[in-house]
Amino acid sequence: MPVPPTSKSVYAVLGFLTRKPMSGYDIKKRIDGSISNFWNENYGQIYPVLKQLTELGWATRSDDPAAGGRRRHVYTITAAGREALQNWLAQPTDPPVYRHESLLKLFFGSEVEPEVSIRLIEAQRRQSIEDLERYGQIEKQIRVGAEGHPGAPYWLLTVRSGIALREADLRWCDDALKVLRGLAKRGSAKRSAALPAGAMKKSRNED
Amino acid sequence: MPVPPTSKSVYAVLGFLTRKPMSGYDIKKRIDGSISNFWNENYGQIYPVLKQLTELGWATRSDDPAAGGRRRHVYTITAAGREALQNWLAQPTDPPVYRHESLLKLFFGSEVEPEVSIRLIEAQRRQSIEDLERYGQIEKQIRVGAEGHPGAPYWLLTVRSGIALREADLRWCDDALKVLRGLAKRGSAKRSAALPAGAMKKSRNED
DNA sequence: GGTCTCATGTAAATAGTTACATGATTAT
DNA sequence: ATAATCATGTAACTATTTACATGAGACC
Repeated sequence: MPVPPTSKSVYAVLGFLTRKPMSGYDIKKRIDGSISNFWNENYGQIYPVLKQLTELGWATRSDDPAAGGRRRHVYTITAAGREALQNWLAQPTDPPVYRHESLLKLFFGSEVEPEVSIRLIEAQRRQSIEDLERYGQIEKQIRVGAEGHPGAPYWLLTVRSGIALREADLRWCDDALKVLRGLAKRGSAKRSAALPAGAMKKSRNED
Repeated sequence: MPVPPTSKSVYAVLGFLTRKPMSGYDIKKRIDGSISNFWNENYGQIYPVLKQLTELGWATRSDDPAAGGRRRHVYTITAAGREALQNWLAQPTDPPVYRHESLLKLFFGSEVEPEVSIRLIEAQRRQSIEDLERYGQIEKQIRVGAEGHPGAPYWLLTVRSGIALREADLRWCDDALKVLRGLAKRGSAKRSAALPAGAMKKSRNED
């Protein structure tokens, strides 16, 4: 017998089909507008996954000429597909592998002037603020647009996770900026003490 | 002229070589013990990157028969390598693409019994606690073992980011578990009302 | 008429993981 | 002896991203 796929993209797409039959395009839009907080897919993954789902018998495709003659493929989850999703949901989850470029750069911050790291963290801070605004919108949408829907409590929990994490990040950014500005001040004091008369030249020593 | 590589693994490895000359094995150990909080690499990436670094002239390899005759390749960063790293550090960073399987599963939680999601979040909670213990260790190591090192303030900042985020996650897990237990209680009440005499059978309706 | 959005898909490239092969040294 | 750790590397696989090709309907 064939083993069920372990690809998470398969289940992400399948999960969206539990709500209602959708096209690949629809799914992409939905993902961007609801779970981009913690999950992303692009067309290069979605379309092959949809094909795979029909081959597995987890979804059926209807070539739907409904909307004006424009071609549109709508996928509907099957009972087997729903069962497969439920089964996956109950499987243990392996911990996420983090890859946060901004922190990687900060880790090597002593290789450059503190101002470089300050700009880095300021950008991260702006990103978190922007994210928080977006998550606030999504939260509102769920509260007003999905009231009473059995999924709503779960959707709200995920969006509140995003909010909690971004808020924590914001607070950390503010602390980090204080530390970095302290380093910048001490650095410039040391430089002007070492090179008294206007000769402010960048100095870099290996350790 | 050749364009500098954009692969982040290249700069992660290069960054560790700024501290001291190291072998691929050393680098892997260091990464696991310091930045696994927000960055990971495996041998399959590290060894090819080291080869690439020598080809770029960003590191030199010394076939080092020092430690007892056991073969060991030690890589040393060059001035060009250091410059390349500094240049990369000043480049703008694109925002991380999140992929958090646990939240993806929770998002589809209404497809299964609340108990499934409860187990999911309990596991996430345990993971955060475990992470916090590890980060506490790392923090202590930096404080006592790297006092006065110019990198220390930066390393401390990154570890404190991990701590802040895991603490926020812990608080969120506790809130989420309250919500989920509420859903479980209401669900079981509804089920026993609908099926009065012992006939507790799983019911699932499509929406 | 032109641009925007809807809509589907593929190809190529890049990134990342896992499994394996190999063998020496050190600690039990 | 033998298990653990040190140590290097490759091959195969899987995942993911980016770019491209195509075309219709909607809107201005």
